Amino acid sequence: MLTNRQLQILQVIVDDFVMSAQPVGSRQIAKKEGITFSAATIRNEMADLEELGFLEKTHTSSGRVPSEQGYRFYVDHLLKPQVISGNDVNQIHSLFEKQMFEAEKVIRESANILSELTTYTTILLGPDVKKHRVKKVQIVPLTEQTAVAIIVTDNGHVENRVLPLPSGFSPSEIEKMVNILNDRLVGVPLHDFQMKLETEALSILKQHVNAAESIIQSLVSISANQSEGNVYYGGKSNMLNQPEFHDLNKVRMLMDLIDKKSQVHTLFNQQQSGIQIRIGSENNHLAMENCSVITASFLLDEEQQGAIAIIGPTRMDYKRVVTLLEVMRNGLSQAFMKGTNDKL
Amino acid sequence: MLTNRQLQILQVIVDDFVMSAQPVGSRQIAKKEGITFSAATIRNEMADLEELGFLEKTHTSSGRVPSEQGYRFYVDHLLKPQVISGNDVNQIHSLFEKQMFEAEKVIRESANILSELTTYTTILLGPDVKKHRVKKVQIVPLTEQTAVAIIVTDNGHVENRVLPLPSGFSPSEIEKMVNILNDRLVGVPLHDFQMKLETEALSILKQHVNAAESIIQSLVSISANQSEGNVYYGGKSNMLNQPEFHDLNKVRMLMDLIDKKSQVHTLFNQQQSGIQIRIGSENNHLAMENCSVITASFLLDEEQQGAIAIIGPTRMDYKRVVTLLEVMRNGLSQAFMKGTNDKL
DNA sequence: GTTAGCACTCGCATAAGAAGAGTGCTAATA
DNA sequence: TATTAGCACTCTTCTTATGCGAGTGCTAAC
Repeated sequence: MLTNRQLQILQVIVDDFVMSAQPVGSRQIAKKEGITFSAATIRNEMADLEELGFLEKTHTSSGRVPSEQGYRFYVDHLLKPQVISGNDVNQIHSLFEKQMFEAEKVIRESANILSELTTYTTILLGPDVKKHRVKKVQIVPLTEQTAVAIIVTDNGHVENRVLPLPSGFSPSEIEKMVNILNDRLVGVPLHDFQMKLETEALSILKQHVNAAESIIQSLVSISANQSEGNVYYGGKSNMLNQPEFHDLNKVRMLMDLIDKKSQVHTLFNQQQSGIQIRIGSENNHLAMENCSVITASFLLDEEQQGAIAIIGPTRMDYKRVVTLLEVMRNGLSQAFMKGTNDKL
Repeated sequence: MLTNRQLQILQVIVDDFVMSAQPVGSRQIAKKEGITFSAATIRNEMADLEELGFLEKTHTSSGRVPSEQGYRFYVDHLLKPQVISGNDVNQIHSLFEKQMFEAEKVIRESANILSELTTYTTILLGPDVKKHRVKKVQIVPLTEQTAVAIIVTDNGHVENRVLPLPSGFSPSEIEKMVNILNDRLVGVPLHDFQMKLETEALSILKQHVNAAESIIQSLVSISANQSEGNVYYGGKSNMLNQPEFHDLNKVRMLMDLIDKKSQVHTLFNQQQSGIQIRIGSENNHLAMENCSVITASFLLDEEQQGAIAIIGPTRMDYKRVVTLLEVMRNGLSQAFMKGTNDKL
């Protein structure tokens, strides 16, 4: 168990290092407000904290730097929510005051605001389209050979795709087909769409419509397709500002990582709700060795949630980010729950 | 007017520097195949070329480096289309062999392939949605208070937006409204949509439907909205590989520039068709001081064109990029023209 | 238990020297 | 006259040396 003095020193070191990115020395700590003991005492305590694994040295005679374990302890026990300047809170709130009917816009804006306020990179995961239910299926003919298939979901999301028409496929057949599809498939969640399509609709379609298979295939591909679309970024190049990213190789790895939407999902820990912090190697990714990720999930409606991730160096301003994230998370949850089903 | 020998030397210097990123010395040139004169002669010629503005030195006793004017002369007079390895051409062609019905996918893939083959960053400008014509307008009610408005264009592009319904707006009124809209607006290009909506449809709508204005507003905002959506990127982080981008500040400026879709349009010179090369300061942009941009436009249908831009350092492998771009441009033009109006 | 004092370590910045690449000029050569 | 060999000179880069300063760890005194 750490003594109060040790806690105090650890706190000062983390706070100072987060701001300055420089190892913190004993004299520097002694000068801090609230510190009543001398540099020599601090040196002793620091030696103990290092032995316990909370601090590290960059070289024999440098000041101390928090270790991963140090950050972990800090966020678990020393993190007191910061009082955020009214300006920043206002900036977030102003986002929700505008009456916005499109979730996508709100989310995109949120990512931008967060990255601006934190100076880190933000990734926002929108609602999982697969959970939306089919509201309406439409097929709009374009030419003799092609048409657009459109699936509207109950949240107002629209998926679409151009598909080839079998030759000689008539408008009346399209109409028949659309009617059957709407009869059978309205209300089905998208992740069951393919299955229901093949079990319930296919046989009936075959009875009434010629050459329906190719169109069915296209419909399936729509519903299979959109898992990747709901990722939004803010401040991608912000990380270039951080001194720890002077190594271009690391930057490249990171950029490649966050650009791959499939990889992005591994950053989130959707199971748990609330705010979560993963520090350095806890991310289980080489490119994230010196990064921390703070994630927060927010409710979109009864069954769905979105998620925010903020990616910065392990030397991240945790208290500021956590507080901002809390504000944003509440705002988003409220905004979406208020108008449940009015919005995407 | 430059002598043959000077031309030959300039060519060798550009080719060599493009590969090595190192200033080229006289001895190095003398060793090259096809060079029959001595290093001393080359030194004399280089001094002349420098005086003429085609070469530069990084310091008094370094080898020579092409100046912007040198690159300009090179691309204008010395650029002979390179024979590209069959593999690379195949990779491009294989893209068009797959039957793809969605322009967006083709374009996205093109950007990726180009950035891979060139190792530079690719930006692809898709068709200008504003020129598409309305094929069908639909309004799908979601709840009592909201609905999705959908505009399908003749190329299969779908724009959509959630809109609030005036209270007490009935399904039959929606139907009436949709019918009127389709009667009046089918065939109208999107950039005229707002105007036509207000001149032709509004008055009739007012006669038949109550409180149509708010819906009209939402429709207008759909058609006003999508100018930004048609930009695709490939290999964004490729530039981090170039030695000239060791300066993080430059990288940041560049990334910020190409991420802003509004700025991207200034990179293109849509007026002229064919392949264009802008070198360094010719781009009129501080962040692009050491970059060259090669753009090519391709035909999408009778009236529209898309554009490709490849962004790399001024020390770019012009001949390879130009050749690849030519292949890609032809492929794209062919792919789209073949199926004119079958595709987005 | 706390603190002052001091020797010691290490990183960093600056300087100095050596090596190497390349130039420009001069004088010799074809 | 055009070309080339030779050589002194310049400038970068790499290495090594040196001094400075920040910070530690230990000891002894308070």
